[in-house]
Amino acid sequence: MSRRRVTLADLAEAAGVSRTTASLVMTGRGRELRISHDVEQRVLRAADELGYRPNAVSVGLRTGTSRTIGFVSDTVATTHLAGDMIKGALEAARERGVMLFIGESEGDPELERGLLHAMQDRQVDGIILAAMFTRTIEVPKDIGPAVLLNALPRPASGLPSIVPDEIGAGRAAARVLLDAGHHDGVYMIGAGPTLNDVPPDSVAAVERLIGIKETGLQIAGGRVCVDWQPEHGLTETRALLAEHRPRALICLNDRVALGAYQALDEAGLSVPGDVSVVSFDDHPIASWIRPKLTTVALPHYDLGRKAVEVLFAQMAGEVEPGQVFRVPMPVRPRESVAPRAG
Amino acid sequence: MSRRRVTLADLAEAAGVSRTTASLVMTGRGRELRISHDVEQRVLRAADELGYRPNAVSVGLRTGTSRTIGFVSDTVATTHLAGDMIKGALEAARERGVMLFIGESEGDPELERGLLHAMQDRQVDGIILAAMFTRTIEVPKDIGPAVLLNALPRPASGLPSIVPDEIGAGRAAARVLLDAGHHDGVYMIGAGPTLNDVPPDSVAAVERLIGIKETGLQIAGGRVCVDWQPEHGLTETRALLAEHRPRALICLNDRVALGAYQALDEAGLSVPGDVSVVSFDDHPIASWIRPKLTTVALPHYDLGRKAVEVLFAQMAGEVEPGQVFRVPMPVRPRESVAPRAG
DNA sequence: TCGCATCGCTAATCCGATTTAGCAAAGGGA
DNA sequence: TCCCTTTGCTAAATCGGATTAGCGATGCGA
Repeated sequence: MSRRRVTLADLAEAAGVSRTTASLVMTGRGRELRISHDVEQRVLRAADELGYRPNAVSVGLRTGTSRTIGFVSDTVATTHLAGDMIKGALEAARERGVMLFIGESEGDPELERGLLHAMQDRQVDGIILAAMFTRTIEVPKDIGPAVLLNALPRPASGLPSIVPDEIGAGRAAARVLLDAGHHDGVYMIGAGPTLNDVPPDSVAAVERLIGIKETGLQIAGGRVCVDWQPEHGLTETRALLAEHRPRALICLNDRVALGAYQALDEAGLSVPGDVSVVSFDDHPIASWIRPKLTTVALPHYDLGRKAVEVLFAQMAGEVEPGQVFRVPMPVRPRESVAPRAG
Repeated sequence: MSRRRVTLADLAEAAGVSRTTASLVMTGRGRELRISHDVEQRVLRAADELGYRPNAVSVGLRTGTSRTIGFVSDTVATTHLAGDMIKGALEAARERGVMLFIGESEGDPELERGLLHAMQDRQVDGIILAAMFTRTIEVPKDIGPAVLLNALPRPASGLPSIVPDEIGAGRAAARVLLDAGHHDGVYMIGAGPTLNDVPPDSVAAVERLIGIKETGLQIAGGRVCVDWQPEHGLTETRALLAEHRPRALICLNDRVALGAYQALDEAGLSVPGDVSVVSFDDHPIASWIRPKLTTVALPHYDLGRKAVEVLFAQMAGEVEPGQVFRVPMPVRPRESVAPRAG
């Protein structure tokens, strides 16, 4: 069925030259090493006719490079939140003729070590270490060229990081409300009102809060959720409504916002007529629920793409040790915010 | 910083044996080729001390195998629907000590060819060709060992396929309603009521309909959606409610069901009090919306896992040409179905 | 005509493993 | 004592390219 692959030796024979010459021509070093135009054309034509493609494994063995990078995550690879992250990385990689290995450590250091080894054994040119939600991670020793995606090194490791600009996102969310005239009656669901009221390890919660406070927006109160799931959004919003009558809600993500919608609906409050809602992430449901949710998007695609770009820049020595790249989080204005009445 | 990798030559020298002997011991063929127990232990100990790990690239060149498989999809890799598919494949691969390349063709045959070449150049042991939604695909020539995931070959190519058991799913959905006493007043949203009323190329729609009809459940009517998105579910359900008063709805997927929920809510109808709803996919939103949606799950994780298993079985010659593996779709009973009143 | 530089190409080595063929020493039988 | 096995290990070839060093032929100046 499928014949043996065409090797450099086959090509050389077909073109009537040595393997050296064939290799020189195919790697574009023909000119440099004085191969005549005539011979060069002969080799090129033969390569075309035979459909010659160099064996990447062999090239890898000889050159020590593999045009392959590894994408290792705790569990991001399979989370819908992050499909786009992989897509961004994939496209940036393809533009450079590079393939992507993926692996999931599931937060298990032992598994992570195994994955990194498996990748290093295959001579990957670099590694992207990704986290599902923005947090600090311990960087394994001897990892080689690598970047941290959606994560910061603990302790400082010299590796560059790519993270969403959560502080900017906090500012943007607050401004959406301020611009609509909401200067009071603003409550938070998921974290806040102070910097201490956050789920453990959540960089996003802290930085979003910082950004919000930077605008001077007064937060009337808030409810922490241990986990940012719809059910917690529902119960915490219920609890909030039992005591207060908010005019606007900042939800720490769209799933929490979905729960908040349900609680507001139960209470007979309409969005955005009675209560405006802004959120974070731009999860697909944000545009599925009614009214459509105004939210500050996590730039998954851009994060993935940036990770590959920084990885290559780093290998080219163009990145300062420990440099942190913050990717902007754009507002998606939709239907859940209305001007403050009265 | 990071010292040069330990090679077989280093190991051999440290153990005071030849490279041949070291290799023999490390590949477990020491006994077979009469290496003494004493020498074997010496090599093993040295390997442990030096932290020797064979260079996979070199092994690949010599043996022609790479312990790597490729996962090429049209766009599945980055769709939340399919994160679990990759996860299943990833875990099954890891159990076999195999790494996964991923790539997306975005439905572009040219891109697909490029990806397949890039993978073949890297000597992948096999390839999984995946589709985002179940459909028939044209199989590239000379693809080598491969399986089709969530897709059927067109024309017959001899490659094995792994697909969800959509017919069984249709039966299961219908039985859920029948068991609750719904023998009439059942309408469909997304496709139906006849086998001709389906979105183009949708294998899932046709097979789900077949399964439903097999149970003898009478379908009173249906509305086709060009695309199974919430907005279409909303508008088509609105249109249905303008003319009929359903007692139960079969939605062709959960996103459509979300739209149906919204339309029912608008019309002042409660789920499941007035109208029972069953659906397909078990998208995360199914358990986020209230009442929680009873749905027949797409077994993404199992599909991914099965693909790897079948790929290896095929390479071992244990699969018949063109064999189709149907993965069961389990019902997730939740809160959206109530017994038929009256 | 001789010597040297340039031109155009190739032989040989290397990357790091696996694998085949075979060698030297020890053991056993006649 | 001699020959034949068996034991225990290793030299060398191989995978498919990239790369270094260098060889023969030609051209040029003196």
